Amino acid sequence: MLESLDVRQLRYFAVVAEELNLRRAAERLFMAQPPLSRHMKRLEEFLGVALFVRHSRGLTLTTEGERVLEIVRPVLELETATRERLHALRVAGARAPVIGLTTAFEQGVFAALESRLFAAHGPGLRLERATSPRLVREVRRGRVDAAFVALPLDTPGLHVVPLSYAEPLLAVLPEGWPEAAQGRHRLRDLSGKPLFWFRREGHPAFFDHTKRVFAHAGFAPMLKEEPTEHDVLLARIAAGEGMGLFPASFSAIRRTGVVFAALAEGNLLGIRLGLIARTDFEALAESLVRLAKDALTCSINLSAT
Amino acid sequence: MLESLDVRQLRYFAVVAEELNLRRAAERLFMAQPPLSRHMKRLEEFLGVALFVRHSRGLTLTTEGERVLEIVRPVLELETATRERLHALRVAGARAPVIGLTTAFEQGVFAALESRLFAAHGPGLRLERATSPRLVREVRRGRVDAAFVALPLDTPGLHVVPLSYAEPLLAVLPEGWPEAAQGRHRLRDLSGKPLFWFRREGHPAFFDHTKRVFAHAGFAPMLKEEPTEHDVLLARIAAGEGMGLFPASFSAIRRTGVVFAALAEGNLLGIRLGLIARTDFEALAESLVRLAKDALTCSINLSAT
DNA sequence: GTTCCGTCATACCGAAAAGGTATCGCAAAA
DNA sequence: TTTTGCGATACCTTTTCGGTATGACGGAAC
Repeated sequence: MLESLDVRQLRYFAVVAEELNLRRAAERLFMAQPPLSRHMKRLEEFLGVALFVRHSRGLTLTTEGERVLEIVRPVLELETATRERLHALRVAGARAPVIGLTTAFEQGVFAALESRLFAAHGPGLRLERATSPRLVREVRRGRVDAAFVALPLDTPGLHVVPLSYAEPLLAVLPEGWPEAAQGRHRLRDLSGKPLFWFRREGHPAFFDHTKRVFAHAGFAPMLKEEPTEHDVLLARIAAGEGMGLFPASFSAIRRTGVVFAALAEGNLLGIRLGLIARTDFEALAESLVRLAKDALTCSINLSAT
Repeated sequence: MLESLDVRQLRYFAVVAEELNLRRAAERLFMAQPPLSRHMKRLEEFLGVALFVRHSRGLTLTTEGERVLEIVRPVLELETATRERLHALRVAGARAPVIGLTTAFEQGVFAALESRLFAAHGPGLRLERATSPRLVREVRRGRVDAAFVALPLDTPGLHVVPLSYAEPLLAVLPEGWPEAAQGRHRLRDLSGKPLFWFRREGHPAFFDHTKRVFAHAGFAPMLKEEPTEHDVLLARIAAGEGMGLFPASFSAIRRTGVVFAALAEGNLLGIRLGLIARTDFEALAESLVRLAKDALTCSINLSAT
């Protein structure tokens, strides 16, 4: 099926033509390789000419491809310039920033930070709450100017500042389990138990991190799909369906039927707060880091609770 | 929620800024008013400035709006030019045309036409079968170069050639109904019967046309949602659930349990074949018209069968 | 002053497109 | 021959976009 010729695709083409390698181009465009492959194919279909010759190690431009590149380049340049001019106009409008807050921590953690944010930027400030990988995407697209996220996280192309605030993960066990009597566990002692855990898509970098920690600790849980809502998850744990791993701050939630227990691997299995921002928002980022350091002094040590 | 700033939206903005009236602008852009309203709102959100002042009769540009228009205009012009250059390149590539065929007629009608099309344009020719309103859209977007469609149809902005081939609609009745014994009916005699009929979205212009004819003929059917597949529809008619109205060519399909019957209103209630093409494809359109006249000599008279 | 009409905004829905993961086939490199 | 890196394909999920229906509002007409 042919299509409508979007400027975005022309931009993709320009990058591919520069890299002559789809995977690398996709990386530069912050996307996966297959969609880019498809875009190039469709562009070729639309134009009715082959733009590339594919060989098993990369691509080369055909003469038509070079011609198209020449035709296309000026628009892309002008479009970039225009985008910048509009962006400048936007900044000139003294727009209040949009700041993201990860939902990875219990939201009470941000209480002090939030009031300071509003004090510093006025009531026009917008807060966006979402998962960390999603905030990364929003910051890249410019929908959000800066965001507090949970590390570890994949953030190529963004300005990242790890902050000193961090939390270990705690085991959350059904009250009925014999293990719930103890206050502290090694992961391996919980091996084989059903564990509510998220799907890799939701947070690939952190997922891979935990997988390594699990493997190293000799922990082989029986994974169960984690519900998206915290309260639902806690309810199902209380029902005895399995255990969960929560950032320590969630222990502020006291729910009947569940027990929070520290883990010996707390120093490895934890999340750390970080600030991300587009590289052109360093000024904002710096001021936010200062604010955060002021507001979040009460770091929970990673190795104990 | 903010967003990513697409060139398309800038183009929409330019049109709105020119018309200073959302409904008219939407018409020029071949879209409905609400989506356009939303686009403008989002653009304003993204830029962080008000582009328009809304009053109850139309819009006026703010000074920021004028400024944005100035910034934006050059890109749009260059983009249009680039689009044309790429289009030219596409034409230079001697691409085989893509031709649409409406599914409103029984496909056997097009048998002779199809072989002539392939003879004229070679095996590279692509045929796209879809409903007529959908083909209109595809032609507008440039995915299809020209299309044979069923009239009446809304086709502003496109080159339209009504052809001499036309078909009345026939009533298709369950064999068990007493009316099935007669070979010809007035619509009003079938009033109150359940009729399988399509939803307005699928074909607004034709729907409105038939509504007028129905009203004029004193025909008030009990409408039932029509299944999308012809064979399914025939099966349900055969099951006695209701009747249908089919273009005459479908009577070539002999299905047990259903009876085709002519209608007195055949001269009003029918569809006519037409050719549509983008205005820059007139040459192709003319050659297609000649082909079609040659292939489709056997027109079925609208007033009898 | 009340009614009517045109305009833009909102709510909701379905279709289309874009991006992601998993996986394959292939050719060059080891 | 095996391995490795590449692009292509298949399939799924999420997002976006456009459409219809409908509401709120202000000027125009009576």
